[in-house]
Amino acid sequence: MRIGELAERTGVDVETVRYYEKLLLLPPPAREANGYRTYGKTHLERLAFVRHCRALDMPLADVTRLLNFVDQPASDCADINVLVDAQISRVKARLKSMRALEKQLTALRRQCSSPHPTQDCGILHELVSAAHGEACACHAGHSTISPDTVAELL
Amino acid sequence: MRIGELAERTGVDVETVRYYEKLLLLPPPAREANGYRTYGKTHLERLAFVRHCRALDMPLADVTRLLNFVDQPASDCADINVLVDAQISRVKARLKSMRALEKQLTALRRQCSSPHPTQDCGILHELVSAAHGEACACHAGHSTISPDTVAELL
DNA sequence: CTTGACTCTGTAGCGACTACAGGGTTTCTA
DNA sequence: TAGAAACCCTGTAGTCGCTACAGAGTCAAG
Repeated sequence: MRIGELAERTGVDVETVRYYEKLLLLPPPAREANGYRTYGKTHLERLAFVRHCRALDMPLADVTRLLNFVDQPASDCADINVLVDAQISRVKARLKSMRALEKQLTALRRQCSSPHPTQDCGILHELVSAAHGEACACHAGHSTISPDTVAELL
Repeated sequence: MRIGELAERTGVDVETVRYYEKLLLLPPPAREANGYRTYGKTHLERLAFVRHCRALDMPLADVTRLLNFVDQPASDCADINVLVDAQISRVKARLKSMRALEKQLTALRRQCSSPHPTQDCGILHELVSAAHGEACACHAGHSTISPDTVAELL
């Protein structure tokens, strides 16, 4: 099959397929006489594997490492667990800071309901007050928002 | 104050300060005879404002727009609400997909507890099975993980 | 025989930084 | 007072995972 069909069957953009090939995530395909790429079943599977990992938000570098494991069935899989665990803790950390973020934003949003002139806008006042080092509604509660959490967001 | 002090007092990297200046988020500072940047209180406040917005994960383009509001106190603030609401819905959407992601990853992780040879690793089996279009533990439950959610992650 | 869809290579852009390279200046210490 | 460390300057390139071209060639249908 050609690149367009491969792309469609995996739900991947054509450009992305070529991009993966450049990063060696996909082995170089055979070429037709006119230079068009030709793919087989193995490419289809490998690409689906990559997309599945990406759906789990794994970095492509990790996917590369996983593909190495796939290619070496006799090796020990302990490092796979390490890799997945790292991914899980990344996601957990991000989730924690996102939850804090949501609280901060909704607290901020409450500062202004109806349209005012900008100079009276509670939201802008809150944001500006931070510039003066004052307390602000969105970053007030230390129980919910630790400095670490904020640092994580940056 | 010089750039190093400004950076330290706001918790921003020196390079980031120069970067913000290039993007016109900070007005060009005065220069000493030797070319060193000199900052005053207004820069400090503006930079703190920017960082506060960034801590709320707002894109710099939105921060620019907010700064325009700050500079025009008489304008109407309705657009500020629109901007904050958009940010809130972005965060909510991301949060939703992150929660699904966490479930998927922990389901995946359960497939392998102790070290095996790679060919017997449950995790890798799960990931490979996706390549065959089969059901997999991590992306099984349609009640928790909609195609939309997965698409969001990509 | 033309139109449109597909393919090719190569490069540049996104966002928000971060990390140099290769210089000059200031400040601290011995 | 010399030299080292720490600061500052400009400019460019790298990060991540794509995405979007530009400019060209190829192919199938009407």
